[in-house]
Amino acid sequence: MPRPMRADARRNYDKILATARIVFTERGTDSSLDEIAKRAGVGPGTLYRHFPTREALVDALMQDWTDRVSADADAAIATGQPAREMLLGWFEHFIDHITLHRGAASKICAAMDDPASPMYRKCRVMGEANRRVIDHLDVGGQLRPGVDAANVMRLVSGVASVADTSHADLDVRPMLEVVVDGIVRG
Amino acid sequence: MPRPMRADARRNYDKILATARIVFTERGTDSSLDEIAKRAGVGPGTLYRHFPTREALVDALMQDWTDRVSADADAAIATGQPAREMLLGWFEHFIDHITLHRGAASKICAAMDDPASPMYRKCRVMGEANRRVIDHLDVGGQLRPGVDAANVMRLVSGVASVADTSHADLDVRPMLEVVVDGIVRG
DNA sequence: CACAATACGGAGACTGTCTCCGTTTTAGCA
DNA sequence: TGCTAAAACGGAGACAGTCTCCGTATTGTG
Repeated sequence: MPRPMRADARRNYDKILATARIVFTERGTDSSLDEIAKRAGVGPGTLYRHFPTREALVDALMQDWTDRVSADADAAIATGQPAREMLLGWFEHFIDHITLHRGAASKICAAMDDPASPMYRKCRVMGEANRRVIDHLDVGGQLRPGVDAANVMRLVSGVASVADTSHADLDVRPMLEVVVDGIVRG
Repeated sequence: MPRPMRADARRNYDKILATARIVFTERGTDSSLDEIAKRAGVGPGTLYRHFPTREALVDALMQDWTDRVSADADAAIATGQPAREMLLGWFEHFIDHITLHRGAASKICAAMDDPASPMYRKCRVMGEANRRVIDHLDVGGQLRPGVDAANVMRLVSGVASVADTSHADLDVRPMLEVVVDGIVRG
């Protein structure tokens, strides 16, 4: 079991994370890491020791997203709405979360099928959340046969990615409606 | 009317483009531009004079993609297949083309709704091609009411982007099937 | 309070982007 | 053909971001 962090280490770790959250939200996940270090009041070396890559940093920030996404999935199921509404609501929440920082959605797309990525585990947690929703509707017989949760997840992440990348700020609703129509039993 | 390029300019322009095509295919659209210049046997200044940004270079390479995409759309229509097959075929061709260089798909997603992008016009050409296919099926009454060609385009580009980004090389077919089911009249 | 373990931080190596400007090439004209 | 203005070249180098190395500072434990 890993021994606890030294006090100064913990302090810097937290400070970096808090700063990164602000900067990434302001300017997207492509912001300069040295810049984040400077604004956090630490040297670049310190940042890189705690977070060897940009991915590792994004990953750490995503920690609470996964929790919220999981909760949203269960909340969606609890509503007991019919398939269409439940899915639309769930997908919209999911997209809201993963586009919290510009650029995050496409990183998630990349990590989803890459076990070597530090984000892989978090993607799995979100994937599990999605699976719960899909399975719930599936056993209720509300979905077309052969719908695969992993593919649904990819598809919705793709929509998120398009919305995030798009210069115009796009309404995802119409795209999600197509996806939902493709999933629920006609 | 613009006077013709000088012989040396034309020569270098072509050489850069040919080299970029090779390098982008080998290593994706993030390859170093100076590297491309070097391999093309020209100075960086020359590359940047012809193509002020990376986008401009990618855009120039896309020239023949748009032609092929257009032709594919018309070919798909000409098959006279039922909606499902026609769309699946068309979407797969489309994705094949826009993922020819790794990273291109997401650039296209970004350019699609950004009139300031140098790629915008090419995206419109591809968008028109897609619209022809969709309209053709729509007047034949084979689609759900309210299907919007622009959104279909975004959705399919999103699938392309996911496939392109994904570490594993993904089969796009299952995702496209969902999309198609969401579009054609149940 | 001493000292070993741990962490810090910033100088600087390295890589990629992009520009400026002295030099070379070209095309048109005598 | 030879001359010249205009056009294009190319590479040195300014700049920005990534990431590392190692001398210095901080921590917590015996």
